[in-house]
Formats: sequence, structure tokens, C-alpha cells
Amino acid sequence: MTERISEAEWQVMEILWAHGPLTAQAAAAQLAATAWTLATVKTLLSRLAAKGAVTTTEDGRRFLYAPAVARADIAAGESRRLVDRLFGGRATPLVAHLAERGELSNADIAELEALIRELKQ
Amino acid sequence: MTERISEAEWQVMEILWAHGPLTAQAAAAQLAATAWTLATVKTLLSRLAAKGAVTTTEDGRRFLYAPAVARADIAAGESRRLVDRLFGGRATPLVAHLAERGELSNADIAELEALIRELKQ
DNA sequence: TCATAACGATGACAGATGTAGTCGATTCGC
DNA sequence: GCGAATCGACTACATCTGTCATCGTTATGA
Repeated sequence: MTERISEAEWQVMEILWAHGPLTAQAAAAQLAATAWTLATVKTLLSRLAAKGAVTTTEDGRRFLYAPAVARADIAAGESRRLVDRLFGGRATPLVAHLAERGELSNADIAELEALIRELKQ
Repeated sequence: MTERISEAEWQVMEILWAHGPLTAQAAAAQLAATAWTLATVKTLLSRLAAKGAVTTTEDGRRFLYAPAVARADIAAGESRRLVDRLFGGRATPLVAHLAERGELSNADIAELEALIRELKQ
């Protein structure tokens, strides 16, 4: 079930998650930043449909594509994979790592602190 | 420079990071868990050498393969990519996410708390 | 010395991925 | 009514990835 979603496909999913059901045309328009042709977007949508990541509903002669999986679920899976692979499954080393590399701003740290406080209840 | 390292290649790198320079033979032995043949391991080592991720030093007729990149650097790159892609570049949502999904144990949270305290100095 | 073992290099091949063209059918504007 | 636009389906093709076999060469051991 949990077919992986490739990076290009992910970009298409982002559009669908952000802007409800869309036609291929409309999705391509939203993806203007990628400079993909309509054909490319159609291919990606087909592949996503084939792997069950989007649903299609007929709308006259064309399809409306909508996400069939929750973004949070995919994000969870990918996060888990990365944390498993890079940090032995522990989240703390990830945070420590980001911190060490100066990837966390003071605001981030404050935010994390608040989050931790909340989690402790 | 920063060529991506595939998942299979990553497993080979782990072995090299863990056990200094190794011959292909020795690396394959360490990778017994994968059930890869020696030929497969050799291919992966070659590809890693081709992309500059490992260095080779001649040892008689064969090579000793050693990592040419730091694990932390690769981990940083991959983490950043994921956080960018999934959480708009912010680490906090990642942690919040892991927490929400119950991916963080109490011990993790305590650890994170200590880490935050440290970061605040 | 001579078969054999081991080495790196190279070739192979299927599946995934990125990217796009083409085609038969349909609809829409005029 | 009819040509143009548009749709999804199908085809294409280069690259990457996972996985492995084979080859020419060299060292090793009997």
C-alpha cells in the first residue's frame, strides 16, 4: 500500500494538498515554478493515480485529481525512514545534530522549549 | 561534489565509517546481513569511488576503501533536504510531528529537554 | 609450473524516475 | 457543422538504482 512517492511526484502532491481537487491543467498551472510541460504533469498524475496516492473523479471529459493520502502520513513515514537511517531511530540526535550545525535559530529553540513543556504534561 | 548517495550505497558507507579502510571482501563480510553477493558490494564500492565518496588506496593488488566524506556532513545534507521538503525548512514542526505521532518516548522528551537547556546558553 | 583463486573493470538487465511527444476521441467556439 | 483545442492513454527514452555475472589479469599454492 505504502508506495513510495518520488521527489517530482511529491511536488505534485503538495499542490493537490494545498489546492483541493484539480484538473491536470490547473495542477500544471500551479506548478509553473517547475517549468514542466503539461505532458510531464499528466504523467506524474497518472503514476500517482496508479499507486493510489491520488483519486480521480470524472468531471465531464476530464479528471479531477485529489490526494488520497494524508500529507502527515507520508511525512511521518519519510521522517521515520530518515531518522532510522541516519540517527538510529532516535529523534534527539537529529535535533542535536541540527543544533550543532547551527541549523536552529534562537526562535526555533524557544519554540522547541515551549513544545517540550507541552509534551511533558 | 555533493553527489547523492543511494540507499544501498549508504549501507556500504556505514560499514566503512564504522570499520576503517576495508577491502571489498572485508566490506562484503560486514554486510552479511544484506545477503548481497561480493559482486554487488564491489559494484557499490566502485560507484561510491566514482562519485568521490570513498577513496581507494592500493594494497598490493587490491584496494582499501575508506570514506572520503564525513558521515555528519552527509547526514546534515539529508536532514536538511527532508526538513526543507516536508516541514518548510523548520525543525520544530518535525519534532512536533514526531511527538504528535507518539514517536517520542518520555526518555526522548527528557533528553530533548536537557538538550534545549544546553542550547539556551 | 600451472591450475586456481581473487582482484578490479566492465557489461548486463530490470525497475524506478524525470521528462516529454503522440494519438484517438471528444468537446467547444465560431 | 467543422476545425481547433483539449483530454487521458500510451509510448519513448535517458538516467539512476539494485543486483549480479563475466573477463582479463595477476598472485598463490601445490
